[in-house]
Amino acid sequence: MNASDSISQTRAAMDEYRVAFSVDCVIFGYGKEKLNILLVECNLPPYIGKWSLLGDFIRDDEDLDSAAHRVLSGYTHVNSIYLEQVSTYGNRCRHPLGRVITTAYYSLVQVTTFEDTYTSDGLRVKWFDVDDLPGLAFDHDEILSSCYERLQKCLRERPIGFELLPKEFTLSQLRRLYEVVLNIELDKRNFRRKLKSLNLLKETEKLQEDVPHRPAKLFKFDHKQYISQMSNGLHFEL
Amino acid sequence: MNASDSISQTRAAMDEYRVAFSVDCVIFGYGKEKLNILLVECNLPPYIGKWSLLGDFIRDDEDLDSAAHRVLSGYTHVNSIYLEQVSTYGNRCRHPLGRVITTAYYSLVQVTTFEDTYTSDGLRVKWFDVDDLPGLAFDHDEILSSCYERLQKCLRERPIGFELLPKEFTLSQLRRLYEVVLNIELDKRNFRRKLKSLNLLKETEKLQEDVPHRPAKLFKFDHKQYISQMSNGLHFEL
DNA sequence: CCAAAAGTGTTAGGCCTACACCCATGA
DNA sequence: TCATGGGTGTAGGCCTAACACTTTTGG
Repeated sequence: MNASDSISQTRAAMDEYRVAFSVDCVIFGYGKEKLNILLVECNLPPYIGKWSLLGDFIRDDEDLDSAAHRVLSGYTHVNSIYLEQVSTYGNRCRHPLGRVITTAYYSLVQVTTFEDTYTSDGLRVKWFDVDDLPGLAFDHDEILSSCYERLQKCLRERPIGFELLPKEFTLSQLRRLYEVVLNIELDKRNFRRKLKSLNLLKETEKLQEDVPHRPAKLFKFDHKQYISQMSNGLHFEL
Repeated sequence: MNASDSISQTRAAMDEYRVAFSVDCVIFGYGKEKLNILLVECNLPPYIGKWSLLGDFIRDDEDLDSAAHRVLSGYTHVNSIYLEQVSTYGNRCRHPLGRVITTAYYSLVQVTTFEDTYTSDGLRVKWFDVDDLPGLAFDHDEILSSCYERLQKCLRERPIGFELLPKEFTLSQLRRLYEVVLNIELDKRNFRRKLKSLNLLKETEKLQEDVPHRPAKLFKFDHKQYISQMSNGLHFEL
């Protein structure tokens, strides 16, 4: 087969096998010692009244990650966004209107207020406690749980917990985050020791304010340290 | 917005944003103490003469994993196939003929002979040593390296090494496989101890044959043990 | 002075690592 | 008998996990 044959054959296949393609975002926010997920009301039969992940079809002029960012920034107004691709779902029958293949991302956002809003189409957008989720539309239950598992795995393997907290935080807040997300208990002293030994935190001069007890020191994540340590082959753990 | 509006709006979007979609497989085979990868000659400009991963456009009637299996079984004749989705690539300009989004899988196959063959189109299909790869077409270099990294990670986290070996193997063969794939050295005694403590191997009565030294015992992977241990929350490591 | 969370060290056990010699077999 | 890889045990260090009391602040 020569090159021009192969071009036309490939063109034909590309035409024949086109599918709709979307990205879906599992958006995690942390607040009041709960892990929350942002969902949108679904009004496609047969899922009317169910909730679904935030997603959209990909546009011609954007890469996958850009599409995911677009979806995110369309619904959240946040300081920083951490995005990571998880997995792609394309079962023939996963969408009632025909074949749609979707790539799922999980994202971590720093939220201060968990207020419900609406999409431009008037659909409700609402934060749900991850431990108290409604049934979801499409195969979004499956997508959500693998994203949650992935989040838990990543949280153990690298320092992404900071992405869910304000820029400055106490060690107890961080530990609590780990406990909530991983659904485990952590020893206070061991956790402090561990984190200090990792050298990923910069101590600030500031203290917690307006707390009815001894105020804790505030820390920041030291991004430079992290980069240099990782490039030296170091390994984060728990 | 009511339901029928939303149906027609979604339909319109699905029509407007259709893309070509493919799966690509990074096929790993192990032999002669080398990790090998199966590649196919590419004859699409501007990549003529380069090599590329094996892949194909997805068909209407198949799920993603089925498509990957189809690609695999089209080019390999093997005992067992281990398939795992890795990541999805969809940059606008990754394909010269237009937008193609592709989901990458890595797969482990038990190969006995690494003979070169041809596709039905007459393109060469050839095994390459993973440490001595040619430059690849499209973004396949990037895909391949993330699949290789993923393989290394998975190999440390769960017992998949067996998938690359014959059903019965010696502990030294297994250790060598780990050394080659992970590009590290492992202590013979520590490795044996570790693997025995994991209780994932069934000792057979058989011994190696036709070796010019003391023959080693042959082991099999104990799949039942693995399932029951994992469901008890146990954890594989190295 | 009371409540509430911050902050702080030590010890025991398990796990990983490093290491060297004899054994069984085929040529 | 020689060459080749098979097979085996022990000791030290490191990391982890368990555990309780004093300190600081606000009310």
